[in-house]
Amino acid sequence: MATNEDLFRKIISHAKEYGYVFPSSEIYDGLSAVYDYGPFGSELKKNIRDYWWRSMVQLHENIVGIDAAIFMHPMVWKASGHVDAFNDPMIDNKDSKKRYRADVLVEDHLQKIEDKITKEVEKARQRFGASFDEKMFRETNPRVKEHQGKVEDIKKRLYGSLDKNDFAAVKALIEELGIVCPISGTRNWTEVRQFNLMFSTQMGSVNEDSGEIYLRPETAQGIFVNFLNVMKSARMKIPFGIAQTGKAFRNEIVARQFLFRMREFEQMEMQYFVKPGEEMKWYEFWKEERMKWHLSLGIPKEKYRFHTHEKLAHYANAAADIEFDFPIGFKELEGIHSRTDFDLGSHQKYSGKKLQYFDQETNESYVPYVVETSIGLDRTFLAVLSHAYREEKLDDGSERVVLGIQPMLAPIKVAVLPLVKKDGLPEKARLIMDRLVPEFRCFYEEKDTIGRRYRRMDAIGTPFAVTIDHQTLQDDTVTIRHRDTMLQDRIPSKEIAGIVRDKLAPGK
RNA sequence: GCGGUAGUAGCUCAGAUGGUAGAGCAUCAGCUUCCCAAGCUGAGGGUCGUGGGUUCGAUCCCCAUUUACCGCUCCA
Repeated sequence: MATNEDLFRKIISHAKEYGYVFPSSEIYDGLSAVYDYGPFGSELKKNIRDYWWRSMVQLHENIVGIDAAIFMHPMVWKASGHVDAFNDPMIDNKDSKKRYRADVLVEDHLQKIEDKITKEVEKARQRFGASFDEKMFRETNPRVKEHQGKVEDIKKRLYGSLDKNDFAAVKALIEELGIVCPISGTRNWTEVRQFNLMFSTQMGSVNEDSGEIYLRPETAQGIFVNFLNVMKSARMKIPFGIAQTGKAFRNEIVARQFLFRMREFEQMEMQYFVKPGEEMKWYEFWKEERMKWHLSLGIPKEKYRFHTHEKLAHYANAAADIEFDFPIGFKELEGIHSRTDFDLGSHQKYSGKKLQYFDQETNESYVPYVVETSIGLDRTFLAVLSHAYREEKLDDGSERVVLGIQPMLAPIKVAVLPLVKKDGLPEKARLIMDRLVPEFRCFYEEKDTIGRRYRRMDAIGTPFAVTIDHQTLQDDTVTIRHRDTMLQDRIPSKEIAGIVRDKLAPGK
Protein backbone atom coordinates (compact mmCIF):
# COMPACT_ATOMS: atom_id res chain seq x y z
CA MET A 1 0.00 0.00 0.00
CA ALA A 2 2.84 2.34 0.84
CA THR A 3 4.29 2.03 -2.64
CA ASN A 4 0.91 2.87 -4.16
CA GLU A 5 0.61 6.03 -2.11
CA ASP A 6 4.10 6.82 -3.25
CA LEU A 7 3.06 6.25 -6.85
CA PHE A 8 0.08 8.53 -6.39
CA ARG A 9 2.35 11.27 -5.08
CA LYS A 10 4.67 10.84 -8.03
CA ILE A 11 1.80 11.12 -10.49
CA ILE A 12 0.62 14.32 -8.83
CA SER A 13 4.04 15.94 -8.99
CA HIS A 14 4.59 14.71 -12.54
CA ALA A 15 1.25 16.24 -13.49
CA LYS A 16 2.38 19.57 -12.09
CA GLU A 17 5.89 19.50 -13.47
CA TYR A 18 4.80 18.70 -17.00
CA GLY A 19 1.91 21.12 -17.30
CA TYR A 20 -0.99 18.76 -16.75
CA VAL A 21 -2.55 19.88 -13.47
CA PHE A 22 -1.76 22.77 -11.12
CA PRO A 23 -3.19 23.64 -7.72
CA SER A 24 -5.67 26.48 -8.17
CA SER A 25 -4.43 30.01 -7.41
CA GLU A 26 -1.12 28.57 -6.33
CA ILE A 27 0.66 31.92 -5.97
CA TYR A 28 -1.80 32.63 -3.16
CA ASP A 29 -1.14 29.28 -1.46
CA GLY A 30 -3.75 27.44 -3.47
CA LEU A 31 -7.40 26.79 -2.78
CA SER A 32 -8.28 23.55 -1.07
CA ALA A 33 -9.41 20.77 -3.40
CA VAL A 34 -9.54 22.99 -6.48
CA TYR A 35 -7.23 22.35 -9.43
CA ASP A 36 -6.46 23.94 -12.78
CA TYR A 37 -5.59 22.07 -15.95
CA GLY A 38 -2.42 23.20 -17.69
CA PRO A 39 -1.44 23.25 -21.38
CA PHE A 40 -1.23 19.47 -21.75
CA GLY A 41 -3.85 18.62 -19.14
CA SER A 42 -6.47 20.75 -20.86
CA GLU A 43 -5.74 18.96 -24.14
CA LEU A 44 -6.08 15.53 -22.57
CA LYS A 45 -9.27 16.51 -20.79
CA LYS A 46 -10.73 17.92 -23.97
CA ASN A 47 -9.79 14.79 -25.90
CA ILE A 48 -11.56 12.59 -23.35
CA ARG A 49 -14.64 14.83 -23.42
CA ASP A 50 -14.70 14.88 -27.23
CA TYR A 51 -14.36 11.12 -27.40
CA TRP A 52 -17.23 10.67 -24.96
CA TRP A 53 -19.38 13.06 -26.96
CA ARG A 54 -18.57 11.30 -30.19
CA SER A 55 -19.36 7.90 -28.66
CA MET A 56 -22.60 8.92 -26.99
CA VAL A 57 -24.12 11.56 -29.25
CA GLN A 58 -22.59 11.25 -32.68
CA LEU A 59 -22.78 7.46 -32.80
CA HIS A 60 -26.34 7.19 -31.47
CA GLU A 61 -29.07 8.56 -33.70
CA ASN A 62 -31.49 8.72 -30.81
CA ILE A 63 -29.27 10.66 -28.44
CA VAL A 64 -28.98 14.43 -28.67
CA GLY A 65 -26.93 16.90 -26.70
CA ILE A 66 -27.68 20.05 -24.76
CA ASP A 67 -25.63 22.57 -22.82
CA ALA A 68 -27.67 23.76 -19.85
CA ALA A 69 -26.74 26.67 -17.61
CA ILE A 70 -25.09 26.17 -14.24
CA PHE A 71 -27.62 28.50 -12.62
CA MET A 72 -31.09 27.04 -12.38
CA HIS A 73 -34.38 28.06 -10.82
CA PRO A 74 -34.29 27.39 -7.05
CA MET A 75 -37.39 25.23 -7.34
CA VAL A 76 -35.35 22.71 -9.35
CA TRP A 77 -33.44 21.78 -6.21
CA LYS A 78 -36.61 21.57 -4.15
CA ALA A 79 -38.02 19.11 -6.67
CA SER A 80 -34.81 17.10 -6.90
CA GLY A 81 -34.63 16.71 -3.14
CA HIS A 82 -31.29 18.48 -2.77
CA VAL A 83 -32.56 21.33 -0.63
CA ASP A 84 -34.24 19.22 2.02
CA ALA A 85 -31.63 16.52 2.12
CA PHE A 86 -28.84 18.90 3.02
CA ASN A 87 -30.18 21.58 5.28
CA ASP A 88 -29.48 19.94 8.60
CA PRO A 89 -27.76 21.81 11.41
CA MET A 90 -24.95 19.61 12.73
CA ILE A 91 -22.94 19.66 15.94
CA ASP A 92 -19.88 17.64 16.96
CA ASN A 93 -18.89 16.34 20.34
CA LYS A 94 -15.19 17.06 20.69
CA ASP A 95 -14.54 14.12 23.00
CA SER A 96 -16.30 11.30 21.20
CA LYS A 97 -15.76 12.98 17.78
CA LYS A 98 -19.30 12.04 16.95
CA ARG A 99 -21.50 14.28 14.85
CA TYR A 100 -25.18 14.79 15.53
CA ARG A 101 -28.03 16.74 14.08
CA ALA A 102 -28.44 19.57 16.56
CA ASP A 103 -32.23 19.61 16.26
CA VAL A 104 -32.38 15.86 16.82
CA LEU A 105 -30.34 16.19 20.02
CA VAL A 106 -32.84 18.70 21.34
CA GLU A 107 -35.77 16.60 20.17
CA ASP A 108 -34.35 13.57 21.96
CA HIS A 109 -34.14 15.67 25.08
CA LEU A 110 -37.77 16.68 24.61
CA GLN A 111 -38.70 13.05 24.27
CA LYS A 112 -37.20 12.37 27.70
CA ILE A 113 -39.41 15.05 29.22
CA GLU A 114 -42.40 13.63 27.38
CA ASP A 115 -41.55 10.23 28.81
CA LYS A 116 -41.65 11.70 32.30
CA ILE A 117 -45.09 13.10 31.61
CA THR A 118 -46.28 9.76 30.31
CA LYS A 119 -44.98 8.12 33.47
CA GLU A 120 -46.88 10.52 35.68
CA VAL A 121 -50.02 9.93 33.65
CA GLU A 122 -49.69 6.17 33.91
CA LYS A 123 -49.10 6.35 37.64
CA ALA A 124 -52.23 8.41 38.07
CA ARG A 125 -54.23 6.11 35.83
CA GLN A 126 -53.38 3.17 38.05
CA ARG A 127 -54.26 5.15 41.13
CA PHE A 128 -57.65 6.34 39.93
CA GLY A 129 -58.67 3.29 37.90
CA ALA A 130 -61.68 3.55 35.66
CA SER A 131 -62.66 7.02 36.75
CA PHE A 132 -59.38 8.49 35.46
CA ASP A 133 -59.78 11.51 33.21
CA GLU A 134 -56.45 11.90 31.38
CA LYS A 135 -57.28 15.25 29.80
CA MET A 136 -58.31 16.74 33.10
CA PHE A 137 -55.21 15.32 34.81
CA ARG A 138 -52.88 16.77 32.20
CA GLU A 139 -54.47 20.19 32.54
CA THR A 140 -54.42 20.32 36.33
CA ASN A 141 -51.49 18.30 37.70
CA PRO A 142 -48.77 20.82 38.64
CA ARG A 143 -45.82 18.52 37.82
CA VAL A 144 -47.22 17.62 34.42
CA LYS A 145 -48.03 21.21 33.74
CA GLU A 146 -44.49 22.21 34.58
CA HIS A 147 -43.01 19.60 32.24
CA GLN A 148 -45.46 20.52 29.57
CA GLY A 149 -44.55 24.17 29.88
CA LYS A 150 -40.88 23.30 29.48
CA VAL A 151 -41.59 21.31 26.36
CA GLU A 152 -43.55 24.14 24.80
CA ASP A 153 -40.86 26.61 25.70
CA ILE A 154 -38.03 24.52 24.28
CA LYS A 155 -39.93 23.78 21.09
CA LYS A 156 -40.65 27.45 20.58
CA ARG A 157 -37.00 28.37 21.03
CA LEU A 158 -35.67 25.51 18.91
CA TYR A 159 -37.90 25.99 15.90
CA GLY A 160 -37.75 29.76 16.22
CA SER A 161 -33.96 29.65 16.06
CA LEU A 162 -33.94 27.15 13.21
CA ASP A 163 -36.30 29.30 11.17
CA LYS A 164 -33.99 32.25 11.59
CA ASN A 165 -30.89 30.11 10.95
CA ASP A 166 -29.66 31.32 14.32
CA PHE A 167 -27.32 28.46 15.11
CA ALA A 168 -25.65 30.18 18.06
CA ALA A 169 -29.03 30.15 19.79
CA VAL A 170 -29.42 26.44 19.07
CA LYS A 171 -26.06 25.77 20.68
CA ALA A 172 -26.97 27.96 23.64
CA LEU A 173 -30.12 25.92 24.05
CA ILE A 174 -28.18 22.64 23.98
CA GLU A 175 -25.80 23.96 26.64
CA GLU A 176 -28.58 25.35 28.78
CA LEU A 177 -30.44 22.05 28.74
CA GLY A 178 -27.26 20.28 29.76
CA ILE A 179 -27.52 17.83 26.88
CA VAL A 180 -24.64 15.37 26.89
CA CYS A 181 -23.19 13.22 24.16
CA PRO A 182 -24.70 9.70 24.41
CA ILE A 183 -21.27 8.22 23.80
CA SER A 184 -18.76 10.33 25.69
CA GLY A 185 -21.25 11.70 28.20
CA THR A 186 -19.65 15.14 28.00
CA ARG A 187 -20.94 18.57 27.07
CA ASN A 188 -17.88 19.51 25.07
CA TRP A 189 -19.64 20.68 21.89
CA THR A 190 -18.49 22.49 18.79
CA GLU A 191 -20.51 25.29 17.24
CA VAL A 192 -23.65 24.31 15.37
CA ARG A 193 -22.99 24.35 11.64
CA GLN A 194 -24.99 23.76 8.57
CA PHE A 195 -23.57 21.41 5.99
CA ASN A 196 -25.23 22.17 2.74
CA LEU A 197 -23.70 20.35 -0.17
CA MET A 198 -24.79 23.12 -2.53
CA PHE A 199 -22.92 26.37 -3.04
CA SER A 200 -25.19 29.37 -3.10
CA THR A 201 -24.88 32.87 -4.38
CA GLN A 202 -27.06 35.91 -4.96
CA MET A 203 -28.77 36.70 -8.20
CA GLY A 204 -29.94 40.22 -8.90
CA SER A 205 -30.74 42.43 -5.94
CA VAL A 206 -28.80 41.29 -2.90
CA ASN A 207 -31.04 42.77 -0.24
CA GLU A 208 -33.73 40.12 -0.44
CA ASP A 209 -33.51 36.56 0.77
CA SER A 210 -35.38 35.39 -2.28
CA GLY A 211 -32.40 36.21 -4.50
CA GLU A 212 -30.48 33.15 -3.32
CA ILE A 213 -29.68 30.65 -6.04
CA TYR A 214 -27.48 27.58 -6.14
CA LEU A 215 -24.66 26.37 -8.31
CA ARG A 216 -25.84 23.05 -9.67
CA PRO A 217 -24.59 20.04 -7.67
CA GLU A 218 -25.24 17.75 -10.65
CA THR A 219 -25.84 18.25 -14.35
CA ALA A 220 -28.74 15.79 -14.55
CA GLN A 221 -31.43 18.30 -13.59
CA GLY A 222 -30.56 20.47 -16.56
CA ILE A 223 -31.61 17.56 -18.73
CA PHE A 224 -34.83 16.82 -16.85
CA VAL A 225 -36.10 20.38 -16.95
CA ASN A 226 -35.42 20.47 -20.70
CA PHE A 227 -37.11 17.15 -21.36
CA LEU A 228 -40.16 18.67 -23.06
CA ASN A 229 -38.21 21.26 -25.04
CA VAL A 230 -35.81 18.68 -26.40
CA MET A 231 -38.42 16.05 -27.14
CA LYS A 232 -40.59 18.53 -29.05
CA SER A 233 -37.92 20.52 -30.88
CA ALA A 234 -35.83 17.52 -31.91
CA ARG A 235 -38.96 15.35 -32.43
CA MET A 236 -37.57 12.53 -30.30
CA LYS A 237 -39.37 9.23 -29.85
CA ILE A 238 -38.92 6.98 -26.87
CA PRO A 239 -36.49 5.44 -26.21
CA PHE A 240 -34.17 8.41 -26.59
CA GLY A 241 -31.36 10.06 -24.69
CA ILE A 242 -30.18 13.56 -23.83
CA ALA A 243 -26.51 14.09 -23.12
CA GLN A 244 -24.46 16.92 -21.74
CA THR A 245 -21.09 17.66 -20.25
CA GLY A 246 -20.43 20.44 -17.79
CA LYS A 247 -19.31 21.68 -14.43
CA ALA A 248 -21.04 20.84 -11.17
CA PHE A 249 -20.23 22.03 -7.66
CA ARG A 250 -20.41 20.32 -4.29
CA ASN A 251 -19.33 21.79 -1.02
CA GLU A 252 -17.79 18.57 0.26
CA ILE A 253 -16.91 18.57 3.94
CA VAL A 254 -13.76 16.67 3.17
CA ALA A 255 -12.43 17.01 -0.35
CA ARG A 256 -9.11 15.29 -0.90
CA GLN A 257 -7.17 12.93 -3.10
CA PHE A 258 -6.22 15.26 -5.92
CA LEU A 259 -8.65 15.21 -8.84
CA PHE A 260 -10.68 12.43 -7.32
CA ARG A 261 -12.85 14.54 -5.05
CA MET A 262 -12.97 18.18 -5.99
CA ARG A 263 -15.43 20.89 -5.07
CA GLU A 264 -15.72 21.96 -8.69
CA PHE A 265 -15.77 19.12 -11.18
CA GLU A 266 -17.03 18.16 -14.58
CA GLN A 267 -19.60 15.51 -15.35
CA MET A 268 -20.53 13.80 -18.58
CA GLU A 269 -24.09 12.59 -18.33
CA MET A 270 -26.67 10.94 -20.49
CA GLN A 271 -30.26 10.44 -19.42
CA TYR A 272 -32.06 7.77 -21.40
CA PHE A 273 -35.85 8.00 -21.41
CA VAL A 274 -37.65 4.68 -21.68
CA LYS A 275 -41.06 3.14 -21.37
CA PRO A 276 -41.89 2.15 -17.78
CA GLY A 277 -41.28 -1.55 -17.35
CA GLU A 278 -38.46 -1.62 -19.87
CA GLU A 279 -35.99 0.16 -17.64
CA MET A 280 -34.12 -2.96 -16.50
CA LYS A 281 -33.43 -3.98 -20.08
CA TRP A 282 -31.89 -0.58 -20.80
CA TYR A 283 -30.10 -0.50 -17.48
CA GLU A 284 -28.32 -3.73 -18.44
CA PHE A 285 -27.73 -2.42 -21.96
CA TRP A 286 -26.03 0.75 -20.78
CA LYS A 287 -23.98 -1.03 -18.13
CA GLU A 288 -22.46 -3.14 -20.86
CA GLU A 289 -22.17 -0.29 -23.35
CA ARG A 290 -20.40 1.98 -20.91
CA MET A 291 -17.95 -0.71 -19.84
CA LYS A 292 -17.05 -1.21 -23.50
CA TRP A 293 -16.34 2.48 -23.76
CA HIS A 294 -13.90 2.35 -20.85
CA LEU A 295 -12.11 -0.62 -22.33
CA SER A 296 -11.76 1.25 -25.63
CA LEU A 297 -9.48 3.72 -23.85
CA GLY A 298 -6.81 1.07 -24.11
CA ILE A 299 -6.94 0.19 -20.42
CA PRO A 300 -7.13 -3.52 -19.55
CA LYS A 301 -10.30 -4.91 -18.01
CA GLU A 302 -8.60 -5.97 -14.78
CA LYS A 303 -8.52 -2.28 -13.91
CA TYR A 304 -12.31 -2.07 -13.92
CA ARG A 305 -15.11 -3.68 -11.98
CA PHE A 306 -18.80 -3.19 -11.35
CA HIS A 307 -20.10 -2.39 -7.93
CA THR A 308 -23.82 -2.97 -7.55
CA HIS A 309 -25.55 -0.82 -4.96
CA GLU A 310 -27.32 -2.73 -2.22
CA LYS A 311 -28.72 0.33 -0.56
CA LEU A 312 -30.52 2.38 -3.18
CA ALA A 313 -30.97 6.13 -3.20
CA HIS A 314 -34.47 7.49 -2.93
CA TYR A 315 -34.76 7.96 -6.68
CA ALA A 316 -33.38 4.63 -7.93
CA ASN A 317 -34.62 1.09 -8.40
CA ALA A 318 -31.27 -0.25 -9.60
CA ALA A 319 -27.78 1.21 -9.52
CA ALA A 320 -24.25 0.15 -10.30
CA ASP A 321 -20.92 1.91 -10.40
CA ILE A 322 -18.03 1.26 -12.70
CA GLU A 323 -15.01 1.38 -10.44
CA PHE A 324 -11.42 1.91 -11.51
CA ASP A 325 -8.29 0.63 -9.85
CA PHE A 326 -6.65 3.95 -8.97
CA PRO A 327 -3.33 4.01 -7.08
CA ILE A 328 -5.53 4.77 -4.06
CA GLY A 329 -7.61 1.65 -4.69
CA PHE A 330 -10.81 0.81 -6.55
CA LYS A 331 -13.01 3.90 -6.63
CA GLU A 332 -16.13 5.03 -8.41
CA LEU A 333 -15.65 6.37 -11.91
CA GLU A 334 -19.12 6.21 -13.40
CA GLY A 335 -22.62 5.48 -12.18
CA ILE A 336 -25.34 3.74 -14.16
CA HIS A 337 -28.62 4.31 -12.37
CA SER A 338 -32.18 3.39 -13.09
CA ARG A 339 -33.89 6.51 -11.73
CA THR A 340 -37.49 5.46 -12.42
CA ASP A 341 -39.86 8.40 -12.94
CA PHE A 342 -38.67 10.10 -9.77
CA ASP A 343 -37.18 13.17 -11.43
CA LEU A 344 -39.72 13.84 -14.16
CA GLY A 345 -42.51 12.98 -11.76
CA SER A 346 -41.22 15.36 -9.15
CA HIS A 347 -40.74 18.18 -11.64
CA GLN A 348 -44.20 17.53 -12.97
CA LYS A 349 -45.56 17.95 -9.47
CA TYR A 350 -43.58 21.06 -8.58
CA SER A 351 -43.90 22.84 -11.91
CA GLY A 352 -47.45 21.86 -12.71
CA LYS A 353 -46.35 21.05 -16.28
CA LYS A 354 -47.19 17.74 -17.82
CA LEU A 355 -43.89 15.94 -18.41
CA GLN A 356 -45.22 13.01 -20.35
CA TYR A 357 -44.77 11.15 -23.57
CA PHE A 358 -47.67 10.24 -25.79
CA ASP A 359 -47.27 6.78 -27.25
CA GLN A 360 -48.86 6.74 -30.73
CA GLU A 361 -49.10 2.96 -30.81
CA THR A 362 -50.94 2.42 -27.56
CA ASN A 363 -52.63 5.80 -27.53
CA GLU A 364 -51.68 6.47 -23.97
CA SER A 365 -49.32 8.91 -22.31
CA TYR A 366 -46.95 8.26 -19.46
CA VAL A 367 -44.08 9.75 -17.50
CA PRO A 368 -41.01 8.03 -18.95
CA TYR A 369 -38.55 6.14 -16.78
CA VAL A 370 -34.92 7.20 -16.86
CA VAL A 371 -31.72 5.24 -17.07
CA GLU A 372 -28.77 7.48 -16.38
CA THR A 373 -25.08 7.14 -17.17
CA SER A 374 -23.06 9.67 -15.22
CA ILE A 375 -19.29 9.77 -15.46
CA GLY A 376 -16.76 12.08 -13.83
CA LEU A 377 -14.53 13.68 -16.44
CA ASP A 378 -11.83 14.59 -13.95
CA ARG A 379 -11.87 11.07 -12.55
CA THR A 380 -11.56 9.61 -16.03
CA PHE A 381 -8.66 11.98 -16.64
CA LEU A 382 -7.06 10.70 -13.44
CA ALA A 383 -7.68 7.11 -14.47
CA VAL A 384 -6.04 7.65 -17.86
CA LEU A 385 -3.14 9.51 -16.31
CA SER A 386 -2.45 7.04 -13.53
CA HIS A 387 -2.69 4.08 -15.85
CA ALA A 388 -0.38 5.76 -18.36
CA TYR A 389 2.33 6.75 -15.88
CA ARG A 390 5.27 4.40 -15.76
CA GLU A 391 8.93 4.46 -14.86
CA GLU A 392 11.23 2.35 -16.98
CA LYS A 393 14.75 1.17 -16.48
CA LEU A 394 16.53 1.04 -19.82
CA ASP A 395 19.24 -1.35 -20.97
CA ASP A 396 21.93 1.30 -20.66
CA GLY A 397 21.05 1.71 -16.99
CA SER A 398 19.30 5.05 -17.39
CA GLU A 399 15.66 5.64 -16.50
CA ARG A 400 12.79 7.27 -18.26
CA VAL A 401 9.31 8.33 -17.20
CA VAL A 402 6.67 7.70 -19.84
CA LEU A 403 3.03 8.59 -20.10
CA GLY A 404 1.70 5.73 -22.20
CA ILE A 405 -1.48 7.58 -23.12
CA GLN A 406 -3.13 6.07 -26.14
CA PRO A 407 -2.56 8.24 -29.23
CA MET A 408 -6.23 9.15 -29.61
CA LEU A 409 -6.14 10.94 -26.25
CA ALA A 410 -2.54 12.20 -26.17
CA PRO A 411 -2.26 15.99 -25.88
CA ILE A 412 0.48 16.18 -28.52
CA LYS A 413 0.42 13.68 -31.37
CA VAL A 414 3.72 14.44 -33.11
CA ALA A 415 6.99 16.04 -32.06
CA VAL A 416 9.01 17.53 -34.90
CA LEU A 417 12.70 17.59 -34.07
CA PRO A 418 15.62 18.72 -36.22
CA LEU A 419 18.60 16.62 -35.21
CA VAL A 420 20.77 19.73 -34.91
CA LYS A 421 19.90 23.38 -35.20
CA LYS A 422 22.09 24.22 -38.18
CA ASP A 423 22.83 23.10 -41.74
CA GLY A 424 19.27 24.00 -42.73
CA LEU A 425 17.70 21.24 -40.65
CA PRO A 426 15.42 23.59 -38.66
CA GLU A 427 14.14 25.10 -41.92
CA LYS A 428 13.42 21.68 -43.35
CA ALA A 429 11.75 20.61 -40.12
CA ARG A 430 9.51 23.66 -40.26
CA LEU A 431 8.34 22.72 -43.75
CA ILE A 432 7.40 19.24 -42.57
CA MET A 433 5.74 20.63 -39.46
CA ASP A 434 3.63 23.00 -41.57
CA ARG A 435 2.17 20.06 -43.43
CA LEU A 436 1.22 18.22 -40.22
CA VAL A 437 -0.12 21.06 -38.09
CA PRO A 438 -3.56 21.42 -39.73
CA GLU A 439 -4.41 17.84 -38.86
CA PHE A 440 -2.46 17.02 -35.70
CA ARG A 441 -1.44 18.82 -32.55
CA CYS A 442 2.33 19.07 -33.05
CA PHE A 443 5.26 20.23 -30.99
CA TYR A 444 8.42 21.69 -32.46
CA GLU A 445 11.67 21.71 -30.53
CA GLU A 446 15.30 22.23 -31.47
CA LYS A 447 16.86 22.87 -28.08
CA ASP A 448 19.06 20.31 -26.30
CA THR A 449 20.34 16.97 -27.45
CA ILE A 450 18.00 14.71 -29.36
CA GLY A 451 17.95 12.17 -26.53
CA ARG A 452 16.82 14.73 -24.01
CA ARG A 453 14.09 15.92 -26.33
CA TYR A 454 12.84 12.36 -26.76
CA ARG A 455 12.65 11.97 -22.99
CA ARG A 456 10.72 15.18 -22.61
CA MET A 457 8.21 13.99 -25.18
CA ASP A 458 7.95 10.64 -23.36
CA ALA A 459 7.17 12.49 -20.16
CA ILE A 460 4.20 14.31 -21.66
CA GLY A 461 3.04 11.23 -23.56
CA THR A 462 3.68 12.21 -27.19
CA PRO A 463 3.32 8.99 -29.21
CA PHE A 464 5.40 10.01 -32.26
CA ALA A 465 8.64 11.90 -32.72
CA VAL A 466 9.75 12.77 -36.24
CA THR A 467 13.44 13.59 -36.56
CA ILE A 468 14.90 15.54 -39.45
CA ASP A 469 18.56 14.77 -40.15
CA HIS A 470 21.07 15.38 -42.91
CA GLN A 471 19.72 12.54 -45.01
CA THR A 472 16.31 14.27 -45.00
CA LEU A 473 17.83 17.09 -47.03
CA GLN A 474 18.87 14.62 -49.71
CA ASP A 475 15.96 12.20 -50.05
CA ASP A 476 13.13 13.71 -47.95
CA THR A 477 13.01 10.76 -45.57
CA VAL A 478 12.73 11.15 -41.80
CA THR A 479 12.95 8.84 -38.84
CA ILE A 480 9.75 8.30 -36.90
CA ARG A 481 10.20 7.15 -33.33
CA HIS A 482 7.53 5.31 -31.40
CA ARG A 483 7.15 6.36 -27.78
CA ASP A 484 6.39 2.97 -26.25
CA THR A 485 8.97 0.84 -28.06
CA MET A 486 11.55 3.60 -28.63
CA LEU A 487 12.05 2.02 -32.07
CA GLN A 488 12.59 4.11 -35.18
CA ASP A 489 11.68 3.65 -38.80
CA ARG A 490 13.00 5.65 -41.70
CA ILE A 491 10.15 6.70 -43.95
CA PRO A 492 9.41 9.27 -46.66
CA SER A 493 8.14 12.42 -44.99
CA LYS A 494 4.93 12.17 -47.03
CA GLU A 495 3.97 9.03 -45.12
CA ILE A 496 4.04 10.59 -41.65
CA ALA A 497 0.42 11.74 -41.66
CA GLY A 498 -0.89 8.35 -42.71
CA ILE A 499 1.01 6.50 -40.01
CA VAL A 500 -0.13 8.90 -37.30
CA ARG A 501 -3.73 8.99 -38.49
CA ASP A 502 -3.87 5.21 -38.44
CA LYS A 503 -3.11 5.16 -34.71
CA LEU A 504 -5.70 7.71 -33.66
CA ALA A 505 -8.63 5.29 -33.56
CA PRO A 506 -10.07 4.10 -30.22
CA GLY A 507 -8.32 1.14 -28.65
CA LYS A 508 -4.95 1.74 -30.30
C1' G B 1 -15.06 19.56 10.34
C1' C B 2 -11.70 17.18 14.46
C1' G B 3 -6.60 15.29 15.78
C1' G B 4 -1.43 14.54 14.15
C1' U B 5 2.77 15.80 10.78
C1' A B 6 4.93 19.10 7.35
C1' G B 7 5.74 23.87 4.19
C1' U B 8 13.68 26.87 2.79
C1' A B 9 15.10 28.65 -5.35
C1' G B 10 10.99 25.26 -10.85
C1' C B 11 12.49 20.11 -8.41
C1' U B 12 15.21 17.18 -4.43
C1' C B 13 17.17 18.84 -0.15
C1' A B 14 21.19 21.16 3.32
C1' G B 15 21.67 24.94 7.08
C1' A B 16 22.59 27.94 12.10
C1' U B 17 20.83 25.81 19.98
C1' G B 18 17.65 33.95 17.11
C1' G B 19 22.62 37.98 13.89
C1' U B 20 18.39 38.63 7.05
C1' A B 21 20.73 31.51 3.42
C1' G B 22 23.59 27.31 0.15
C1' A B 23 24.24 22.56 -3.16
C1' G B 24 22.85 19.38 -7.17
C1' C B 25 19.48 19.13 -11.04
C1' A B 26 16.26 22.37 -13.88
C1' U B 27 15.81 27.41 -16.50
C1' C B 28 18.02 31.32 -19.84
C1' A B 29 22.30 33.03 -23.24
C1' G B 30 26.67 31.43 -25.87
C1' C B 31 30.00 27.35 -27.36
C1' U B 32 29.82 22.00 -28.65
C1' U B 33 26.53 18.93 -33.44
C1' C B 34 26.39 14.50 -30.72
C1' C B 35 19.86 9.53 -32.76
C1' C B 36 17.82 8.24 -26.86
C1' A B 37 18.72 12.70 -20.22
C1' A B 38 22.85 14.75 -16.82
C1' G B 39 30.00 18.22 -22.15
C1' C B 40 32.13 23.64 -21.54
C1' U B 41 31.46 29.05 -20.18
C1' G B 42 28.38 32.61 -18.15
C1' A B 43 23.66 34.55 -16.14
C1' G B 44 19.03 34.95 -13.68
C1' G B 45 16.16 33.14 -9.63
C1' G B 46 14.57 32.88 -2.45
C1' U B 47 11.09 39.21 1.89
C1' C B 48 12.98 30.50 4.28
C1' G B 49 3.92 29.32 3.09
C1' U B 50 1.07 34.03 4.88
C1' G B 51 -0.25 37.58 8.91
C1' G B 52 0.68 39.18 13.81
C1' G B 53 3.53 38.99 18.54
C1' U B 54 8.12 38.58 21.73
C1' U B 55 13.17 40.67 20.83
C1' C B 56 18.12 45.60 19.62
C1' G B 57 17.34 41.84 15.77
C1' A B 58 13.16 36.06 13.78
C1' U B 59 13.58 31.64 8.44
C1' C B 60 14.57 29.57 13.62
C1' C B 61 10.58 31.17 19.78
C1' C B 62 4.88 32.19 20.60
C1' C B 63 -0.19 32.87 18.42
C1' A B 64 -3.35 32.84 14.29
C1' U B 65 -4.08 31.48 9.31
C1' U B 66 -3.42 28.73 4.74
C1' U B 67 -1.97 24.45 1.82
C1' A B 68 -0.63 19.25 1.53
C1' C B 69 -0.32 14.42 3.64
C1' C B 70 -2.05 10.57 7.44
C1' G B 71 -6.13 8.98 10.80
C1' C B 72 -11.31 9.87 12.13
C1' U B 73 -15.84 11.77 10.21
C1' C B 74 -18.80 12.72 5.79
C1' C B 75 -20.05 11.45 0.79
C1' A B 76 -28.58 12.17 -1.22
